[in-house]
Amino acid sequence: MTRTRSGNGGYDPADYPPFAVTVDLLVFTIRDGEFCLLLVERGAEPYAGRWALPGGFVQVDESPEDAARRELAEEAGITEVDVLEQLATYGDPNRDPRMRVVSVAYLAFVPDLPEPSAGTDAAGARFWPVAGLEQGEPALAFDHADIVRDGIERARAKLEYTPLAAAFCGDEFTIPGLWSVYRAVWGVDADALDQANFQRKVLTSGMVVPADGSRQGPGRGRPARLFRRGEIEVVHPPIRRPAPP
Amino acid sequence: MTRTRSGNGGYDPADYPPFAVTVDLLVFTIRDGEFCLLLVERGAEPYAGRWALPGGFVQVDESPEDAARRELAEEAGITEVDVLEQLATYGDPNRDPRMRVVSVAYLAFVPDLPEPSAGTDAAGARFWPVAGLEQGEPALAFDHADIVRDGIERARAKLEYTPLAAAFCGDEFTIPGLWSVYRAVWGVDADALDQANFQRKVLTSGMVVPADGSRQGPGRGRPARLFRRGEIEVVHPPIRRPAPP
DNA sequence: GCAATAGTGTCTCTCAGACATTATGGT
DNA sequence: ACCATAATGTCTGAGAGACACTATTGC
Repeated sequence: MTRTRSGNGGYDPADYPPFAVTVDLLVFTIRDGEFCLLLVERGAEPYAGRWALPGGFVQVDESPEDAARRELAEEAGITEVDVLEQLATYGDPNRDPRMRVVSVAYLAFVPDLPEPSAGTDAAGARFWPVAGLEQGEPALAFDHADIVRDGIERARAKLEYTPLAAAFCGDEFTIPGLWSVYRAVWGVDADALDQANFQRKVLTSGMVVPADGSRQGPGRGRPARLFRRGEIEVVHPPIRRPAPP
Repeated sequence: MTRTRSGNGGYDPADYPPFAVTVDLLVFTIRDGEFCLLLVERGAEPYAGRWALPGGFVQVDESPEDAARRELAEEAGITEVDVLEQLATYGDPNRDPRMRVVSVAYLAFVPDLPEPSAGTDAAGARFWPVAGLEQGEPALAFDHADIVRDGIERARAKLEYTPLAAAFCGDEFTIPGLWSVYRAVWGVDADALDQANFQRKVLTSGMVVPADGSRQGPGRGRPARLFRRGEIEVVHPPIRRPAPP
């Protein structure tokens, strides 16, 4: 029988084979009304030329979450992030052909950025539409397609019962703007998510608070009022997600 | 700037400091109407004599989930488990005073067992009521109190929108039995969770299907009908959890 | 019969969904 | 004026919560 930590308290070197521990980042944003994910192009084997999640090794003196924040800054130039949440850990023995790697995946949600990855050390970095990723475009390295699938589902689910959508907007935003975030993330059109009911739901849930009477600059129709994030952490009852057609 | 995997594809040894990777198990059950968690007593330093989550090292040739199943068998004698779900990963640099350990926590839900840990190699293993653990009784080793807190909340939340409760019952069960599971996990009394409404909700949700007309053996009152788990994976709309008083 | 537990009926209130209507800007 | 978009109002049906009631067992 294998010796275990709890069983004998011993630390036989054979018991703790060394692993590399990495973090993988799922940086989501909304660009031009599309739900997008940041990917980097791999330069070296294996999977050279394939797209992959940004990420890197956890250092000895930092927690996985600290490593995620560091990589977010290094690889995407993102130093401020509202939401950074652990997704799950992926540790299949063969997920990296070279060595034994266990990777902790994190979700980050950022507003639309002017430059996709200004000041990063990952030259070939860009946002890809989630709709395409769900169709396998582009193909991803390692087991990143699995991680991405899980991350997309988590993001969609959290939109139902948390004020997460506001993280995709700036500091101030309109309710129609928030509405378009929901439609983009869930991949539904305006018919499936009624604008009037959405407005009422958002206003009564405490998810938003008015931002000092101001309104959004000129568009083609009536200017929308501006709001900020409310204090609530859960939306209760949740905003129901329409079934995808 | 730190070299990263994605940035250059290089594998400088300085980039991947070796970590030990372990799994921690949160094995929940219902005993005598109480929501309980399996703990083992530590025999060695650090934290000798303290109670801790069962767990152990991930071996080179197995995934963390495989390791969780193996430890479940070795430390608790549990070879069949309906639900084994990853909770989260804990990797603070100082969570273990001896070495750098990253631990993946798993949740398991088992029916009440005749022997708490028959045929295990962890002699001092027993189930502890969750109600006490929430009051800090007993004190736990490492950061296990944090892990336990997260696990309890996850279990309570999953009861709302999944058929998880059935995993605490045997193959066949009664609706009043399921009702008592909900009350035990949520820590609410019969007043807070109406039995009549619960019955209706469970029957109409598809969570259970009748088990061939049979009824439970003689109790003090009217015998209850027996049911099995339904096919559904999500309960929709969810069973609402009463606010704890 | 009575106690105890299982199960049904019914009412009300909240809320999501559908959709009509009004408000306010640009051109 | 007209169009486009924002916001409100109104009706309806599903369903949760409260609670009265009936059913089936053991004693």
